[in-house]
Amino acid sequence: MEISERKKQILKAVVENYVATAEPVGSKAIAAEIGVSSATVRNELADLVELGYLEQPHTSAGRVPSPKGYRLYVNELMERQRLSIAETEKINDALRLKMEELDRLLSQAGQAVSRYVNYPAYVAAAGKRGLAVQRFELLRMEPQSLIAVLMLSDQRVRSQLLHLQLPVEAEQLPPVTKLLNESFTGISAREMNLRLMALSDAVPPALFLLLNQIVSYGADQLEELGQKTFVTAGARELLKLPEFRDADKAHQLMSFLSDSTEKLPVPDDGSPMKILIGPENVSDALHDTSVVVASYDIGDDMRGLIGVVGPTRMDYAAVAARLSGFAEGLTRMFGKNGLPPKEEQ
Amino acid sequence: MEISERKKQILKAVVENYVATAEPVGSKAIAAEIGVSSATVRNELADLVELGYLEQPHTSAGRVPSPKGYRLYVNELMERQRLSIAETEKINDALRLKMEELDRLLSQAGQAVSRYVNYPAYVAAAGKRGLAVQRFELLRMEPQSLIAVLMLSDQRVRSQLLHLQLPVEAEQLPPVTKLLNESFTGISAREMNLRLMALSDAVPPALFLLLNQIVSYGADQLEELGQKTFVTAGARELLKLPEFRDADKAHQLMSFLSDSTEKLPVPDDGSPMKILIGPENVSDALHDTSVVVASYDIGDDMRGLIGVVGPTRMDYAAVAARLSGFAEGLTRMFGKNGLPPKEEQ
DNA sequence: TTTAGCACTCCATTTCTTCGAGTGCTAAAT
DNA sequence: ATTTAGCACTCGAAGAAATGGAGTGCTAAA
Repeated sequence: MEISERKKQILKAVVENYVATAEPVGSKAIAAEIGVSSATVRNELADLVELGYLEQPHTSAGRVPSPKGYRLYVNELMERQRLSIAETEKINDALRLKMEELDRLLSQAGQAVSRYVNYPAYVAAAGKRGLAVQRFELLRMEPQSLIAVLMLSDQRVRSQLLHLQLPVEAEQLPPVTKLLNESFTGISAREMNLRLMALSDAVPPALFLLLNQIVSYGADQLEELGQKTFVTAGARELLKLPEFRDADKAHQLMSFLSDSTEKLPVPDDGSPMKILIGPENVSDALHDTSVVVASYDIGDDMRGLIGVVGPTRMDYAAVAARLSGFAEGLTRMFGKNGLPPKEEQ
Repeated sequence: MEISERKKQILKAVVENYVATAEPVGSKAIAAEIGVSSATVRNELADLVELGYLEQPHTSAGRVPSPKGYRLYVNELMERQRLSIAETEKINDALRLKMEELDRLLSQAGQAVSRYVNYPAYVAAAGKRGLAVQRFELLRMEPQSLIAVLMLSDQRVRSQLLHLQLPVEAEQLPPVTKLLNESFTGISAREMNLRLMALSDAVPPALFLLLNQIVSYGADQLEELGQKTFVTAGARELLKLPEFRDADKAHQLMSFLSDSTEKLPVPDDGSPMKILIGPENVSDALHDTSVVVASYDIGDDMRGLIGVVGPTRMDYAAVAARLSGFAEGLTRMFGKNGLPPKEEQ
């Protein structure tokens, strides 16, 4: 059977009604929207059920979109909603936060998204691969303490006060710095540790102790920054939704959201936005849940993800529009001055 | 009427039963615990209701402790639970996390607590007051960029790459550093900005631009670190509790937990642990909720708070024991090497 | 003072009714 | 060939009534 234009129109009406009300929608309501009688609509509805685009909770109830129906809606019927200028402005305002720690930035972005779309949100940023220390600097504070400053290959700077086992003199530092810069820059954390080991017999014990402290600090930092950051926000929004009034369901999904650092983020194959409806999700914790995810550019050519989790009955048009607004905002933000917009420390 | 020893014993039984089951407890169950008949117990129960220590949801139901009853229980009847060595060890393990960002440390501590007691937890650390920059260092990277390193009065180090409006030569930096160290150390962020303004006419514009960038960065950092950090974790635990199966209630409390950065943390007047039962809480969002809060020492003589929020029907003995375990752990942690245990950057 | 016994209360749960929105089908109308 | 009006029918949601049992308060005996 061919799916006529009118069927599509009806399907659209069903989706939009159901999204708005969370109740099965009957023929009468639709008849009012398009100018035909309810009987005609009923015939069409019956066809749509037959074709698998709609479902009927039980015989004498209205219709509810099936995942397939949502899919068609998202692919063809949904009007790509344009954000009003006011709204775009609001989103940008929300993002115009002081760039500090990446974590905090992401967490704030997540909160903002969640607040705007009224669903739980998550944000992920891939850790930099191939990150290395670009330059070491040492600042002597007291005989037994110095500040190690690392400049990383992505222009970020990290520093820390180190308490030393043995005192050092000011004139000892330049050669140490030189050694660090010659032997420990531009390489991975792993490699740094290896080279350090290799030096253990080649240099005096006192020097080794010092090197060890500094290099370990550097390697730790690289490892930390190389990890994926993942943040969720607004899980409580779930409780507002009728489909999660059941505390057990809500609890289950919330636990999933806060635990799964990995399984959740839906991968994204190049396109800027992806919508996964109900069973299309791999993870079965998300089985009757939809995910809308957009990606944004971080410096270099890395991408981060920003997503929203909600019931299958989600206002896809609104969420998609806002989410891409946020993704664009983030991209712009990260891209501001070429590389990371402003380093945090 | 005097409150006999037996009455106390019965009250204790009621509290403990109710905490365990969340159901009003009847005379029979208690009669089994202490060696008297249920009729006797009923007489005593009636007295306890009269005295306001118990409540009766309706005539033919069992008894439930009133806030006053819990209070007596907490003050006198509760056995101060000793943690097993294994348990103490577990708690310490949970805390033996790499000290990095303070935020992250707190958030991890919160998660750990929440996981251990199965209630939502929150952790707060007061920002340092009187924080100032102790020393400035500048490292020239390229003509148009340098790294500013700040050593703060609490021994923490912060640093950031700054992109300059105008190029600087290496030999220009020492005098700038000197100026910074002479005029902008040991003072508040506010004062820093004032002094900066005062200099605006006294120094050449190019120098002022540079100073401005560095000093502003320093002032921002001071402000940020001077703020109270506040973290909540495990809000979803609420959903497991029968008293919050109602999605609206749960949502309300969760929102309160995640929003209120200020109102929630219960102040603490010197004693290491405080228990607030139901209506004893000032904030009415916590009206039928109890809070157990312990304090821990951060460096200097600052204190942080770590607390647990749960239903009035909370296992006070267990929570109090574990919470103080955590508080001790944190205190030990922060106290490790005299001051902040390990600075993060 | 304690306890056994008993009538009574009141809620939680179940079962039964009722109500109405919505359907599917048929037959007339376009 | 569609579309529409009409009508009997279905089935869940919401309310009402019935049931059961845990727990009480009171009385009278131990």
